[in-house]
Amino acid sequence: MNTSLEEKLRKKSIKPTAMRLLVLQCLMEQNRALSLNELEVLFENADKSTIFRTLKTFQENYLVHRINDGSGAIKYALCDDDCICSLEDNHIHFLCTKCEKTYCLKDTPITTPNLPNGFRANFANYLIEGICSACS
Amino acid sequence: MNTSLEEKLRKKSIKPTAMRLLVLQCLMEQNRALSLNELEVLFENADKSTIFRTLKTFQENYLVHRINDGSGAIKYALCDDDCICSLEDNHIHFLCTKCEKTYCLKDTPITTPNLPNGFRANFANYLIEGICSACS
DNA sequence: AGAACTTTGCAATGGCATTGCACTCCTTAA
DNA sequence: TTAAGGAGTGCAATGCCATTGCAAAGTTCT
Ligand SMILES: [Mn+2]
Ligand SMILES: [Mn+2]
Ligand SMILES: [Zn+2]
Ligand SMILES: [Zn+2]
Repeated sequence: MNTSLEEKLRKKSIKPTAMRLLVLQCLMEQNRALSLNELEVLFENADKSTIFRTLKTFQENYLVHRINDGSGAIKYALCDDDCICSLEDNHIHFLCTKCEKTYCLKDTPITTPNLPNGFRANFANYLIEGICSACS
Repeated sequence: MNTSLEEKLRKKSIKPTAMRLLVLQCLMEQNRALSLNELEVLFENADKSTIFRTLKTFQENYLVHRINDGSGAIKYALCDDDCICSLEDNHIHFLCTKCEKTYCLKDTPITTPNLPNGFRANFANYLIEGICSACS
């Protein structure tokens, strides 16, 4: 059953370890962005730095992207299979101010505006705060 | 000459003190978003917490808005005269990854996208990273 | 001047990201 | 099979930034 998880890791050239499989599984199940702290709570037996390094490895191999939602803690969410975390892959994120959960709105692409003369865009972080459907 | 500065403070119901006038003047001259740390360096004789509280007072009275540009430190920039920091007042910010300076792109309004069912927006933080005109 | 309130300076705290070091575990080549 | 080398992990420490308690200094008002 975790064969599919292992596959997902291998496809991104990440050697599957117990910790990595657990973190990946968790991110897939939750289907939202999680902070290091949230993962730390879920895996009480694992060390924070191990989870941190797991996420770092995931980032470096485009398995997750980091999200700055202004909550104070960076959140991490799974990338699409073909993601290379370029400007084109950037999408809107939504932070619910009630439940504090952060979601990827991958169906809501970012429209990049015309910038003033001489400005060139390389990366976009578009965050919307509000109330999510579950909290409405 | 700082009469106009005092006026600006009074219009926002902020009592003008020496520190407040200096910070306001600095924000106006620089015409960009500044971090607490940057201000601390500019006013070496003033205490960090004093500047912090100055900015807090400015925020509470809609004289400045805080910007999360992912640099690790919050930046502060002057609001427009009639700003109440609502969703409508939100605008795009630009962080130059070369000079690390952050600018308000007030002429580039944020277009709020259609959100999934049940999601309601209250605040938007749209940051673009890239190279500014000065660094091109 | 004296009381009451505001502003400031100093020092401490707390949260989160990050890293050095040593130990354990796994892979591989002799 | 075994020893060496490399990868992964746990622990503890560090650094940076935001924030706050408390007392001193300054202001306002009577
Ligand atoms: Mn996302
Ligand atoms: Mn701005
Ligand atoms: Zn919610
Ligand atoms: Zn620049």
